Amino acid sequence: MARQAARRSRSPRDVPLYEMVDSIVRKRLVENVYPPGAMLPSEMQLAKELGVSQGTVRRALDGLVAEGLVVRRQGLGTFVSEMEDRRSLFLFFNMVAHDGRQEMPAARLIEAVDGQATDIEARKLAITVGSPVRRLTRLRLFRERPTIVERLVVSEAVLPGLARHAPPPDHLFRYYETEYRVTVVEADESLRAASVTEEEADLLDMPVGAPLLEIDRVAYAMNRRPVEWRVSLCDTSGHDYRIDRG
Amino acid sequence: MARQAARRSRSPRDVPLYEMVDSIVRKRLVENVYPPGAMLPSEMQLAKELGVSQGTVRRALDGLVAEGLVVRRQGLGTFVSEMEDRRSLFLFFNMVAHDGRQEMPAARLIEAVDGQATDIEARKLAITVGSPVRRLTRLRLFRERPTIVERLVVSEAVLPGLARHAPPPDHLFRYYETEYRVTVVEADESLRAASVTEEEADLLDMPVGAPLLEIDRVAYAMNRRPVEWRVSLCDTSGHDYRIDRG
DNA sequence: TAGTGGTCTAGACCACATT
DNA sequence: ATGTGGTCTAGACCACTAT
Repeated sequence: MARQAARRSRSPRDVPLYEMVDSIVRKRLVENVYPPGAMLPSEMQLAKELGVSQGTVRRALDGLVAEGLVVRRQGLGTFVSEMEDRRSLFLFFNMVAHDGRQEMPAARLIEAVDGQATDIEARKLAITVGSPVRRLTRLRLFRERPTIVERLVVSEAVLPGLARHAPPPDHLFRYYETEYRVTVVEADESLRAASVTEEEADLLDMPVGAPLLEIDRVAYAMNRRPVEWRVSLCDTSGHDYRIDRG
Repeated sequence: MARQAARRSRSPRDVPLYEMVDSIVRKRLVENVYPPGAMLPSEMQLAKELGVSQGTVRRALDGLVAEGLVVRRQGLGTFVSEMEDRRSLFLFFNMVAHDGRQEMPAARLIEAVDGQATDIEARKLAITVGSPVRRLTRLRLFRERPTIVERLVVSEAVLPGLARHAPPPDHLFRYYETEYRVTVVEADESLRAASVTEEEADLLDMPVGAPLLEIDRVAYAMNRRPVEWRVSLCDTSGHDYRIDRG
């Protein structure tokens, strides 16, 4: 019966049912029909509503779980991920001390100014040149020791008035989610080597010319729209950038 | 029936059937019962042999597919991955030109010598201090331009006589697989910033003190044994190290 | 006890590739 | 025509969490 319904509603393209379920649920996540922290309908309820079997709903949810968009709690239900659920504090932060300790650095706001998107900012944020943006500079410290200079740019349209009246908290992604209902789910990073310039020398307490790790990162929301562009200049004399592949 | 058999053979630990299937197949992959390129028994055959349903075999294989250990080809069967299948040429190589092109660099062997494992080498390769090792130095070039100095250490016990009689091919992981039946499936990387020393200055045609990206990587075989320790010093003036997260 | 997710089965039909 | 993986169903039972 469900099979018949599915067949009737299928386009010649013939996309699997579980993908249809995936995109329906995904859409509701993006549109906050299911807001962060909320419980989704149970697998049986969703199956009934969408006219498919529980197994098919389950398969669709498996994908969303793998992406970290939702989490299952046995005996309780399936819930929309909040930032904490996604080990996201560390998902996007990979500096590990040489002794193996992984700790979150504090953030000190150095500067926050308005501006108009330059060519490269516009390209990174997928907005038009000249659009209003905000530019923040922050210094990050591990155990009081300045280690990273962080320059970030966001579009006023997406995150209006960011840090205009008060310094934002250390964990910006969580702040975006609770304050702006913008959930970062993905990021592309480019790493290069750079050298300390006069600008950063006193902030980081390093000599001009010393080597730095430069991390250029664009973060994306669930709908694949860019949320922020961030360039981090890291002193790696005490910390590594760690990646586990495979 | 299968259910009963499974129950009987279950320890109090009560591990799911699909995990048992996973480890059985994984074991056969490690032991080359199913060698690279070979076709696995069909899902139905495996199900019958192991006394579970096709769906359970399928679920186990899903995991191995996700890890890239095997690949499915519809209408043909399930096959043990060969290096090429795992997009592995790029899986472990992430230098992307600033214009976006991703190309494999050539490798030129500079030096290959015998030695005895130092403290740190022993720790990285999980062998005892003083064990015989081989140390290779290679220069990697993008379009004839020297870009990376690569120093790598392998245990003689794992990869005997590597590069003793002839320079190995550019893609070492593939070579390990075909020549030594050692398949690299995982790697841990640590990235830092460094500066060009006199040793690398002429190899890379860069001034002493210029910034370099240093990639410290241990590669592991299917059985989680370390295969090689490699430190790459990269000139990032023309290429970035790219990561896509999320 | 009731409701949730977690596992597993048996069987159906489809899409695909080879013979 | 045959055999493979790919999708989907319906229903069973288990483990967990709450009340």
